[in-house]
Amino acid sequence: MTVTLADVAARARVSPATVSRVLNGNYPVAESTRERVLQAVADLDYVLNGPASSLAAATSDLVGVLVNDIADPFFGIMASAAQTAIGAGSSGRGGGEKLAVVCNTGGSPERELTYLTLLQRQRAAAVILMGGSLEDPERLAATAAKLSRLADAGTRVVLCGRPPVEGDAHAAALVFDHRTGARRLTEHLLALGHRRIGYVAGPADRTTTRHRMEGHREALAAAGVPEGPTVHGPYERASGHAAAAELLAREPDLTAIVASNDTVALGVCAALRERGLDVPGDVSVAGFDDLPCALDAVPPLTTVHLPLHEAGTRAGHLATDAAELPPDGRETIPAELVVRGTTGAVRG
Amino acid sequence: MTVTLADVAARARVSPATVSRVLNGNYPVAESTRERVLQAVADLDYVLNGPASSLAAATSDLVGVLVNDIADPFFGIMASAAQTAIGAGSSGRGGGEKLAVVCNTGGSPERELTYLTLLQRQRAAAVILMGGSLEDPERLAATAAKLSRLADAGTRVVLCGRPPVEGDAHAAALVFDHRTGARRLTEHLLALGHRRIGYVAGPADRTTTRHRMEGHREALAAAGVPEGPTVHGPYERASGHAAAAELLAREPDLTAIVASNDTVALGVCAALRERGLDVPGDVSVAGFDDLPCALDAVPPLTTVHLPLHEAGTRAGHLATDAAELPPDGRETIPAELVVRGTTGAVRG
DNA sequence: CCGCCTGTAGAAAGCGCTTTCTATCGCACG
DNA sequence: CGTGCGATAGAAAGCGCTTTCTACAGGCGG
Repeated sequence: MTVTLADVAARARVSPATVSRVLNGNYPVAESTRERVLQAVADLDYVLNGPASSLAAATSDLVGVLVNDIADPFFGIMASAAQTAIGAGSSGRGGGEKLAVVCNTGGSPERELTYLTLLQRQRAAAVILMGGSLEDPERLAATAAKLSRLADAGTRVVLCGRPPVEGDAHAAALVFDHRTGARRLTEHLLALGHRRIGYVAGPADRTTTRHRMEGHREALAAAGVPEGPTVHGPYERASGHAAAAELLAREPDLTAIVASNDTVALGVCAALRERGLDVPGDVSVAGFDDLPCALDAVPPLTTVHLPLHEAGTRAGHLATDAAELPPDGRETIPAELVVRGTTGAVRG
Repeated sequence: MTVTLADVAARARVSPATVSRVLNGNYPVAESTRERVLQAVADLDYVLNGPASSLAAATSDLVGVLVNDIADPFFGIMASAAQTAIGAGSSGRGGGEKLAVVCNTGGSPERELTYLTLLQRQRAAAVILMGGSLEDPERLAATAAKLSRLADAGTRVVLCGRPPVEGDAHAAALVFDHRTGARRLTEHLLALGHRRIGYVAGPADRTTTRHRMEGHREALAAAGVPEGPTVHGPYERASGHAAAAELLAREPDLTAIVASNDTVALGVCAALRERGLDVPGDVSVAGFDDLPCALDAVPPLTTVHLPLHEAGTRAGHLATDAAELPPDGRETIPAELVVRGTTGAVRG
């Protein structure tokens, strides 16, 4: 029924070994033989059996990309870049096509572990974990254990936007400098004269949330300005909408609101407008990430730019082969403040 | 080095066959034996070798989800729903965990074919193709041939939002009723008194673009209203922004613009506002898809709702096992007009 | 003119699992 | 008390490929 290597070999009148060598291109084969084999492959419409080949070679060409939320452009952009880099990066060797696949964890450590096991089963060539994680020590340890087992088995592990596992040099880590980005943003607001700043934080217990909040507090502390009200919530527009109401209820004369994310910031803007407040006239608003929607908003959103595309590409390259990291395995990715239309000076 | 089935068998003092049966749960094993085996698995931290098991069983638990653009929420939402449905749908059998992976084709038929081949190599359990395709007959034939080969090899093929391949019952097809949705939308505009309607179409040569345009024209023709100017462009905000300028240049007294997509519609709104035009006071704008951002806009966007989440879930179920389709393998998914704030009556 | 190296191809031993096909044990039944 | 069947477990034959290890040419230096 299905065409096998042996069938191709028979048709090309060579041994299976030779066909395998032609297909993998890692052993000298005479040009005439090669052509005969390739012709037979085409004639029979042969497709290599992946499991068989992975089994025999003890390697596979699967690369897993784990993201928290596939519907969120933050991850979509990084994943897409990584996938392209992985597909393109394979031009070196013969049939070195890698299959980059993205898996949606929904931010759940359980699903993350499940996917890691599934990828471990498949003897994946590499795994990229994108986005911050929960900070539960137990989960962290479980994930770290799993990752180190994967690394032991020869799977490359790349962390992109997730803090490196302490004392574990197995994985390459690309970390966003959330803290500095957040600090700059708050400094910007302070420079504009804001003193009562509300903060819409991301989901609680997440590394990203904590790092950004730390930067925010640093800036406040340095300026001797007391911290304003804070609300936690998911990275959704609705969450920002609700948070704005809550913040205003707690502190009616807020002059600025920092959001966990551009999407959330847009929700905040909408809520503010519904109450008749002008942005940035009455209240300044700022986001984070510099997602495409930040530019599309009216007025365009002041935010902190994260080079998502570049980070994804770099992660992809690290996952395949390309340039190695500095010996400690970490690389910091800068976050840059982008001032646009939603922040302005406090009204005299 | 690595732990194998045999190692587990030795530790549990049973045969490898028994371990395999415990793990797959498709053969009676005495409770005491089962426990012993499970204990050994846990002790040794054993992970099944996927390639080996796929090879021996001639099946795999990989499900491929091909999308045009992973960074576009349209696909993100469907893919995420499908992935959840696939992961959850496996509760029936024992270790029936399926690995749903999404592959980003970037709308390119070549990459699509490449991914299909890669999935064919892996002997994927199912493949879901999401989103419209190019209409080039040659590409279409190539894809159809590949799909039918996949189906022959036992891979389930599900088309979600892509027109079924003519005369090919291999694949289940979920088709969005773009045409009716588009017609309703234009009828709505006509009812509001609009007579000069600009149209920002999606990328040329795509099935989705054509179907929507056909619906638009049907409504126009039925009302005896001449077609307004049309511009093609990708599904990006910037594209809508540019298109609005182009449309207005061609026909300065347009009173309404229909966009290919909500993202594009938002770009159109921004461009209009920049020229000092009020939406919907001066010009009405409408989108398509009802993406989350449609609700977030100010005013909220009038659009055509597509049940993306439901469609993705259904596709996932079809890909695994669940309910069969009607015998012809097709199922139409309705598109429903949602009137919100960006469309209004023509100014007296 | 011979042995040896280089270039190329074949033989065959697995890779780690699934799955018939058998074998064994107990027990109910005639 | 012999027979047969149900419930379990083992033996062993692959699944289709990769990859040593071997084999056989020619061609060259000695």
